[in-house]
Amino acid sequence: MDAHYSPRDVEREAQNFWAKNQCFKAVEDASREKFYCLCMFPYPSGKLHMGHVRNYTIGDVVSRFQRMNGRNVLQPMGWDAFGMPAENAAIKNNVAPGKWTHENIDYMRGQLKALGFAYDWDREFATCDVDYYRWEQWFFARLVDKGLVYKKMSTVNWDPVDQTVLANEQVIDGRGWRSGALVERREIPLWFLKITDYAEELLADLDDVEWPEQVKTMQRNWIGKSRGVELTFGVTGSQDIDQLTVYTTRPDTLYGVTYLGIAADHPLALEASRHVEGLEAFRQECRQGGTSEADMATMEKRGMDTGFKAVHPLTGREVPVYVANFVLMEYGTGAVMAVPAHDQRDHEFATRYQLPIEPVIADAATGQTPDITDAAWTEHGVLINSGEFDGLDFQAAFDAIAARLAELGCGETRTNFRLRDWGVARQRYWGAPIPVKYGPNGETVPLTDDELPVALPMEVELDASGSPLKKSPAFYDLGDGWTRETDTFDTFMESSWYYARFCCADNQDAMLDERANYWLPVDLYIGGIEHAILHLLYARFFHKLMRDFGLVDSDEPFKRLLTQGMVIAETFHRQNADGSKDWFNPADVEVTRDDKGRPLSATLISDGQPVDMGGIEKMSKSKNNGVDPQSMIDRFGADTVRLFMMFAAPPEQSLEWSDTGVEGAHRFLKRLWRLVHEHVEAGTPATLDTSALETSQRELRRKTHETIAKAGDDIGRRTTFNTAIAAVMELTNAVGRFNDTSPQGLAVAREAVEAAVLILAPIVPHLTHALWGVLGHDSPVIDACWPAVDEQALTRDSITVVVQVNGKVRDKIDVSPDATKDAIEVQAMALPNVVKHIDGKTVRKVIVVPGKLVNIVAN
RNA sequence: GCCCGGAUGGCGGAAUAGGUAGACGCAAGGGACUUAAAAUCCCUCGCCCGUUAGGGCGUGCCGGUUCAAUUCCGGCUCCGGGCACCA
Repeated sequence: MDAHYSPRDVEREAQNFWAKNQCFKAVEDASREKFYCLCMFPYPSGKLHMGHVRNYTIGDVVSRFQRMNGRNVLQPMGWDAFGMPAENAAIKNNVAPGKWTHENIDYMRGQLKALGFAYDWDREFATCDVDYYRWEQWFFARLVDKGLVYKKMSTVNWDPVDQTVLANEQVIDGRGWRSGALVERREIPLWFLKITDYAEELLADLDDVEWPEQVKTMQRNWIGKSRGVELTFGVTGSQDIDQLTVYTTRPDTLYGVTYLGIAADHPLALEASRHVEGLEAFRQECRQGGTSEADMATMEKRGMDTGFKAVHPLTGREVPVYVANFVLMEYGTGAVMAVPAHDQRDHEFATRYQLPIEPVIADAATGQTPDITDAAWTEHGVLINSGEFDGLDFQAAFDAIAARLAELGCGETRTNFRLRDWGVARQRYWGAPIPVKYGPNGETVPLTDDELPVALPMEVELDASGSPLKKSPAFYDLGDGWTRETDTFDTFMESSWYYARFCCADNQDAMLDERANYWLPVDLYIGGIEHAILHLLYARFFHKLMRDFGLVDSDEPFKRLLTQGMVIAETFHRQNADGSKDWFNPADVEVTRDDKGRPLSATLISDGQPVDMGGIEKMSKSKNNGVDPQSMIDRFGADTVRLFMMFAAPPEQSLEWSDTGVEGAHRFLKRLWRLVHEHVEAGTPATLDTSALETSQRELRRKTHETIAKAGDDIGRRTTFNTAIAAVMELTNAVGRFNDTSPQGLAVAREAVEAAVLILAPIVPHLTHALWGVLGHDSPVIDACWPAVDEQALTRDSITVVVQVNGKVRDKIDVSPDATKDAIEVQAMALPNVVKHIDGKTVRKVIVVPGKLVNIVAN
């Protein structure tokens, strides 16, 4: 017997076998039920990190499990290859982004292969391949034809020193990350896709997908459908503007309006700046800082009076119009009505500028006017101080005030969405060129099919001052006064349809073909929770666009979604004299523990000096707490890494890396290896005769079939792989204790061992490939079926029932499965410890839950 | 700031539909084997009281519903994800 488990040999042999027999090549077959299992493809940043390993192991386990259950499985892999890190690496290391990206892809592909993932590599592509993004350009032209594309002014972060547009993550505390200059908000014309045309459908179809409820809730909130009223206020004092339009979901508070806010870039603000001293300077200040919603929401709310007055549409009252830094021209109407008594942001603003705060809603239950001295009262209630509308509740007031405004011709009920159109243009080099040209007379023309594709030039030099495309006449100058668009697509464009292209990646003549309709929708999509809104919403939108163009039949791209948690690890650091910190990798640190195993202190192995423990955080470069998957594969083998990843936590929770946990997983595999070999050496089992088993044999058989049933449910339905593995561990522990070498005993043990190997086959495919051969099978385990549950084996002779007195467990009894409630109750009441606890009390009630417990209520 | 989650022994986690809290694993302690070590195997292992039997407490905090709450409801605290140009 080969007593020694050598992962290196076992894994090489299994991988060679799969490659030689093309086991994972997916072929469309209408006669078979398909299963499309997809993991979010990686950005090729250099090497795999543990988050990737976790993500792809989950996908591989599900794929292999579905295959064992008879499905025709597609599991592809590719590369989300456009993006900013390639440009940053290019600037830092003076290497072309294309070269850098392709080298990373080659290395990471090797890592994925070493982990034994069952991918159909024939379908691999990178989104930076012209053969991929050419179809995106082609489809963009179709969208232009359908009127789903337009250009409008939009706000970007402008670095005045580097003279370039910055991404939100490149703005740190309002300053550019490289230059340190104060970032300005600047308006430039950008391309948009009309995702808002699909808002209603994107909202409604969430009901049809099997996604985690939290993700659906996040998307619903993001789309943000609201019913409100759009109304106009008159304006006095202005020469250019005679009214302001605002939208509100609280028309019931209309009588509480004490001022209006407008954006710094609003035409009325511009007019006011010509005669209000200091206003122009204030408008400039409003342009400082980042553009993100978090920036806008947390910044100090400031404003300045324009001197103009707005005329209340119902009361005729004049209220001041303020320029406010939190109102943006491009969202909504660029103006808001303010009700400081019933909106917290308005309350703070009014307090700061000593504007009136007038309550118009009272508590419906008490009729009390709320105390609004320190904070706004934002609940619904009944109207007060609202003229003829006094006494109405929210709904009645909403309808009555909306009707009155409509009657006066200055307002109407409207459904609004928080969702904004998708700005797809980026002022960057490393992306797909937007296929548009501009004429000498200001024409904007989408490129025709024979002008496509527009290939990105590969040999370029980058510096911090923006896209080289803008400096490359060879790229943009088309002659005769015509120029090409130099903006590129948002990389979310590529990740919005890659799942469909995997179905027919080799088609050179079309974006998609009929194979897409065989495989789509994706049956299970797996990726990080951080993509819950943007990527998943854009992909859903893009799918509907493709559907409406006849490219796919389905309404939704991803039927089921699994969102995995982060991989986290302990951090270690030393504080430098200047306050900065040096971070040390956990592999270089030794932790000492007290006698209960609690960590006491840590020292750096290289110098023996102490380091500080900084808590457990997401694995990252900045905290240097990443564990390199490659070193773990080299040390323990891919199966051990896969097993630990699946065992340490359920997929949706964060997973804490633990060196000793990995060793534990490795020990289990070694035990399993030995168990199988020892079992085979113990002798040849008889043919199983289920009618001739002894009690201990029947018990092991029951355990075997309970485990098959639980593991199948855990992997297939619940996707809690950790509990499936725990169940198999229980089974192998039971086999280890089962020292029965009789012919029937060996037959029962054989059934248990084979079940364990088959259940673990999706998780540790290399090891089980070898063990399946040891068990004497000629056909490989990759072609084996998931074991069947024998319902007969699950029956029990007796069931343990817990006996409680007043909810506290006092004893347990074994009863026959068909015992009556009365019989169980009688037996329970006679127990000495029960008698003791009800002594001197009156039994008020006895609850019998069959198969579970008896609770005797007495006092 | 807004939206969405999470919190259970020394640690990772289990308890799937309101019904035995702590499965499985790690760490720790004790023992066997060994010249020794490693490896492996066996035992103990939530906290407190008690020799045992048994008893009390216990699922982030405060309160509620229920015969029964880790699970349901209300209010907090802390930690994490997202916020439209990171992917």
